Amino acid sequence: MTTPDRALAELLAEPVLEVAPRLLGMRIRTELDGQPTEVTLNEVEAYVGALDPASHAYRGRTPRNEAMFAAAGTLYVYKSYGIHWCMNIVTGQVGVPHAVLLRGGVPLVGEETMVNRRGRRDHLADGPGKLTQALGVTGEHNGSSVLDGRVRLLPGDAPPSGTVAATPRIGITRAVDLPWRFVLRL
DNA sequence: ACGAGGATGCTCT
DNA sequence: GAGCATCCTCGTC
Repeated sequence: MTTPDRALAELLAEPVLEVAPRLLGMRIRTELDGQPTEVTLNEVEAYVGALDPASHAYRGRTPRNEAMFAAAGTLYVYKSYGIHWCMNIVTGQVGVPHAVLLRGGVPLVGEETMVNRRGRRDHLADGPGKLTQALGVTGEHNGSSVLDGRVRLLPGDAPPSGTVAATPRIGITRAVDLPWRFVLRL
């Protein structure tokens, strides 16, 4: 445990549609099995709880989405298609299940570890399942905090103006037109 | 570069 | 039992 970043904690408590684009350019760092790995986030999606038909929490609380109702900064990790782990950062207020799905990153530290975890040398973290696998994140980390855990969100430089694009979200079947995916194009 | 199709098993109805 | 916040391989262009 280290000292939580107060400014970061306050940012994460903001509304999810404001938080999501501001995560771009920040880093996710893990230290698991003695192997540090880190990526710069370049693709995220906002999920707006009860107001969002595409959200896992649209129909209320279930065993799976429990972590989404916890404090801002909590990790919500779920298994997608029975195969891949995907990770979200919970935002906003306790009891309101808003979260940002982390969909892609650029390797920064521990690239060889990522190669080993992924079983290939290319496409290490350019997708939600690939990102979690490269970082070694699993359901074991569901419910932990990115402010003080072994899976940590670190501040980065704010993206230059004009480099953040908002587009429809990927891989969903409901609310397909809402522009709640945010990508960093350099 | 892009798209179709299959693998795979958990979650909720 | 239906539906899925995905990934990989192999085909085409």
